Amino acid sequence: MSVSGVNGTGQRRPTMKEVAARAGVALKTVSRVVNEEPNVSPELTAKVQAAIKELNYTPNESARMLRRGRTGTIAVVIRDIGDPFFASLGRAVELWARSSGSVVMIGLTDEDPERERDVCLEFVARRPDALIMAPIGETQEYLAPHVDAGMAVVTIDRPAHGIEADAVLADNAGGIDQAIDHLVRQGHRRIAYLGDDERIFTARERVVAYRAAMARHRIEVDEDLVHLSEPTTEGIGITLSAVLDRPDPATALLSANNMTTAEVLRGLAGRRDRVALVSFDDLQLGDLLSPGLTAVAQSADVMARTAIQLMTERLPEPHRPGRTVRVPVKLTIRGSGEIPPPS
Amino acid sequence: MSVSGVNGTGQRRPTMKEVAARAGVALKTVSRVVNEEPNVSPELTAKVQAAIKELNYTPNESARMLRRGRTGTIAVVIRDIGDPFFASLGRAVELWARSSGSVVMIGLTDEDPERERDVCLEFVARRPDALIMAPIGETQEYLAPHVDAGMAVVTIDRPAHGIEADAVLADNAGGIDQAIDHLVRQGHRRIAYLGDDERIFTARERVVAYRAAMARHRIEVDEDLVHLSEPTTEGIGITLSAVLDRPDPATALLSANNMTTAEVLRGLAGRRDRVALVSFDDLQLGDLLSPGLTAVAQSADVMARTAIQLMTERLPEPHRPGRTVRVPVKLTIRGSGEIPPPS
DNA sequence: CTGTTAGCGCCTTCAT
DNA sequence: ATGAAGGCGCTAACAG
Repeated sequence: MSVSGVNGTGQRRPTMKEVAARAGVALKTVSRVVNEEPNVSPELTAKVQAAIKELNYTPNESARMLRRGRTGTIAVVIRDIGDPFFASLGRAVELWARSSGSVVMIGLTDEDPERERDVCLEFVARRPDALIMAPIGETQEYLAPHVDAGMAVVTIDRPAHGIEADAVLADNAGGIDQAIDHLVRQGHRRIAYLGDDERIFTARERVVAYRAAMARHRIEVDEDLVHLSEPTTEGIGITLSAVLDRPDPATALLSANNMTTAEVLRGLAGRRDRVALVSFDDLQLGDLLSPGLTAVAQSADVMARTAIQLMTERLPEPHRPGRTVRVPVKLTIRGSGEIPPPS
Repeated sequence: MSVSGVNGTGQRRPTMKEVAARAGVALKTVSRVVNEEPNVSPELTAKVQAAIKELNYTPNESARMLRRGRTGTIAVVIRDIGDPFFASLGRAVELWARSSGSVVMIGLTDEDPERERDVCLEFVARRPDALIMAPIGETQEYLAPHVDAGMAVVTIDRPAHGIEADAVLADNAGGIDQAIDHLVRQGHRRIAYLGDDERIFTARERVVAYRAAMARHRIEVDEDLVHLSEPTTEGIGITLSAVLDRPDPATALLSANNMTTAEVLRGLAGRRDRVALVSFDDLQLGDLLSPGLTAVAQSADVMARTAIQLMTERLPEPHRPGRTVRVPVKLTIRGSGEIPPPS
């Protein structure tokens, strides 16, 4: 089976030097062949390639990185790989990486600033060419020396602080506007807002936009209908009963992120209210629910591609000023948001 | 803001040598402090730490890896990061990696053997300590030299070929048995089987188990009810009409993987059959559908933790024979599988 | 406890 | 077109 020593005992991997000896050429000639540099005669090329094959030689990237200074590595730091939004980002980055001969390191923060810092420091020790991240900590100042040294930083979903970086952000305000306009158009006025912890940038932008949109429609916000917290099954259950089990219950819910939406759906499944729901962020199977989920969808792919675009532009010019790109969002109507208020 | 040169122009990163000079000590002393080796006086430690801080020194992991031979890197090669099963795997590996000071590289194959090979070769050039993969290619022989050299390979979901590796597999036969038993118990006999491409190991195991289970119940398999193909929206639509639009339609569907199930649900949403459905693999929001999805759930977490366990055991002993662990699966009853056949 | 020397595997520079 | 020497940044193996 196995071409080499049939998984024998601990063989060392052959080095370029050994290949050179085997082929009867100088080290540098092997290097030339491996790197496909010009000016090697066909004969020597053949000899070297034969030796490479016989020895099962594979170049040691650590050594190459050390010598060249560039690593061909992209670091991605996100909350969670299971979130469809970040999964799309990861997929897009991986695709680009392979097409450019790079490799992707992934680190997860779980929205914990300390973990973000740990992961990032672990990563920068590996000298990635670029870092793509969804920051959660208050400052990313600790990355400054590496930005100075040429590492390209692009953030997605949220901006960075304390460093010069590009950012790709969703049009949070526009999305909330569309959602509120839609619900008001159906006749709703008691619209509850269920959002994430205000530590998170998007959560802050969205709740501000909610208040602004309500004001625009001259609807006074009932503070008892505004709930900002981490989306746990239990917490959302309590929140739902807070906004629905009261004399003047909310007639519509605006859920401001996908994890909250999933828990809201779980919570509503155990109740018999007929309440409208619009979600900021779509769910993977949102079209299969009944009613279908009316959602403001962010295009994760567009955002990911934008981030990669910014990164490739920044790579050759690492010290240019940071740019921010806002990506539009789109309201998708499927049923849950078109439930009218009880008349 | 920025502690360092305020994102000035392209500064080189300081090296250990420069730190040593600044602190007035030898290179090796800095190395000792950085690596928290014993036998450094508190005074020198303080001096060195001060110099590190002033210069914003961070160790260069490439150099360290080259010197030490170990890289503190785990490579993960899977079909798609967006698949909840593989997302769980990625999450578990990342968690372990951070706790052990390692870093995770992720590569995606999209079930393409060539991409698998490319990605793996790119990765092994980086000399990961371990490789965790869901193989798709016929052989992973090309990894043999690196396995010989001590790289620990653990596969998940499917076994490897041509190399010595550990494997974590789901109890595919047991899961199919449970599904068929359940459907037969409801009175179904015309049970269609919708599976994935037979290139995939699990697809093969599952269809074999389907035939065996049917035989056990003395039900002759109608070959027109067995469909194996890549799960595309269009393809599944055609398949559904093939098994349902006929004089003696299937009364139950066994969908043999999560992507197929998602497309089956989409397809059924556009039809008005009342057909039972059991899925091998659960969906993230399977509990929110109506009826809820009856599914044979693999525990991605258990499988991931098992893989990590095998990996950590293999790491110090890379040449031990490969082990295979089967992880049990569990039928979760939620409604879709309890629809009786038309009487 | 501290420092010196050598070399990990490769690429860059310069010679031939 | 080919090769020899030097060094990327760090740590292992020895001195002192």
